[in-house]
Amino acid sequence: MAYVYHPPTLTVDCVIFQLIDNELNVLLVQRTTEPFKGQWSLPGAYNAAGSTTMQALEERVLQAKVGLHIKDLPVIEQLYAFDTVARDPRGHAVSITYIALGNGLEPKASDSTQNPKFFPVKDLQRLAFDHEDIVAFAHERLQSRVTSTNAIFALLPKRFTLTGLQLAYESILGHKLDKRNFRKKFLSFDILVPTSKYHQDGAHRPALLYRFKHPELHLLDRSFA
Amino acid sequence: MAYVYHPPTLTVDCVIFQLIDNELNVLLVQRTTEPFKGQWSLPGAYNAAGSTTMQALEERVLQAKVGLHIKDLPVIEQLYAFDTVARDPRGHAVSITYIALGNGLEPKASDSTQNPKFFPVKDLQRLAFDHEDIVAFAHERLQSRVTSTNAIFALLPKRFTLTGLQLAYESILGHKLDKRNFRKKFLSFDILVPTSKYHQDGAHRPALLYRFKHPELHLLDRSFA
DNA sequence: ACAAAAGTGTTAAGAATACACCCATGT
DNA sequence: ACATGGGTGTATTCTTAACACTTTTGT
Repeated sequence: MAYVYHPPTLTVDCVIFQLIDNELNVLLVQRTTEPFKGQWSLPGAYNAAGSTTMQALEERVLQAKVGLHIKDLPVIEQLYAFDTVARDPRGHAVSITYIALGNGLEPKASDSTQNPKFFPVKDLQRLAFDHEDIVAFAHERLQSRVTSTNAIFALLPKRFTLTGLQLAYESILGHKLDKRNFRKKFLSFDILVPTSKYHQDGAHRPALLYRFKHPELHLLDRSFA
Repeated sequence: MAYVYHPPTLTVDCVIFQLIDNELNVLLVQRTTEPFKGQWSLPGAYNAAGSTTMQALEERVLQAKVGLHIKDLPVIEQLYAFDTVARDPRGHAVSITYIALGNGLEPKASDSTQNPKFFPVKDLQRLAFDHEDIVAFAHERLQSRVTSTNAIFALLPKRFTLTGLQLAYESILGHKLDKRNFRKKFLSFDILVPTSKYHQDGAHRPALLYRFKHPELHLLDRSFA
């Protein structure tokens, strides 16, 4: 008996988070073909032999599907391999998923013109395939990352207020934080520097803008929130 | 131009940890075929379309390669997808890796008779493929798991001494811990119960044996060590 | 003057760290 | 009696948590 090895299909899907009005959003695209035609899904693509998942992510997902460049996403990391046999009705497809963080992203519909849009993570609609599970998994990973690392920098503009920072945390973690304790603790990490600029926004005292000393991913001294 | 999609090969490899004489060991098998014939590697197998990585792990890796059953491994979790194009000289192969914890395991050489043996993780020899990287990655994950969860239970026998528990942590974390602080803190989690038995081992006071209240994986109240 | 968000400090409880001696056993 | 590892407590420092008023601005 000749046994011929057939691997499953390999795909890459990406959960791209961004804050919009201090609320955590995720980038979705609308499917133009069956299955799940018309429904929203994570941007993704096939991964053919010869390219790494990271290459496929960069070229076939980010550039081709949503018109983004990898350098606009200061944090990208592999999330998990989803491999349930029935997750794609066309046949067994294993998806290697990534989580990416950015801010001020402007996704563009492109060749496969799929209408990319950000949607609030809270009260997310039903998604194609098992993509709701993937977003939920990514959200948990994000919560873990922003409490053990400075990953939040990737979701904020270069300069931001402490209140903006706190709102980012609150939106990701899903609960309120105490203003005085939050500021004291975050400043104690000594990873922010005050700029000399202020953010003025309405009939109240302007807020001092801060920036990250080292806007690259690293662990925090101790875990946060 | 007709584009035909060819996925890379998909494999599953497993990092199985066990303590031997209170030292962290990893299970390796000796390769019987090229490439890397004769060298040691992680137990692994191909994953064909139609089976999940977990099924492939259970049937084609654990049972077929090292004669273990999944129920002997109280903790198993997916680790990472290693996907460098050149990691397998035969061609692009993506490996979805798992980490598993057990104790008192007795791996058996089987059909592919590959001489499975445990080796200390410290000063590990060169391994086939990128398996050294995989073991290093798994070791880090293990360190993170034993500090944030009760996963250490899976590496210990049902009853164990507090010193044994401490030595397990020390071997995994790679540094010494203070005896009094260790005991105070670990007992404060309230996840151990003292048994009425003692472990006698040489010319000194016998040690009280403990067991875990709930030998299933869960988070600790706060992070450890 | 009022409304709105920015900014600020103290106290109390809990957790982490550092550290040294007595206990039970076998030989 | 001695050697060996088991077992225990306290004092100090650091971290966390709870909590309310003053400041600056625009209208």
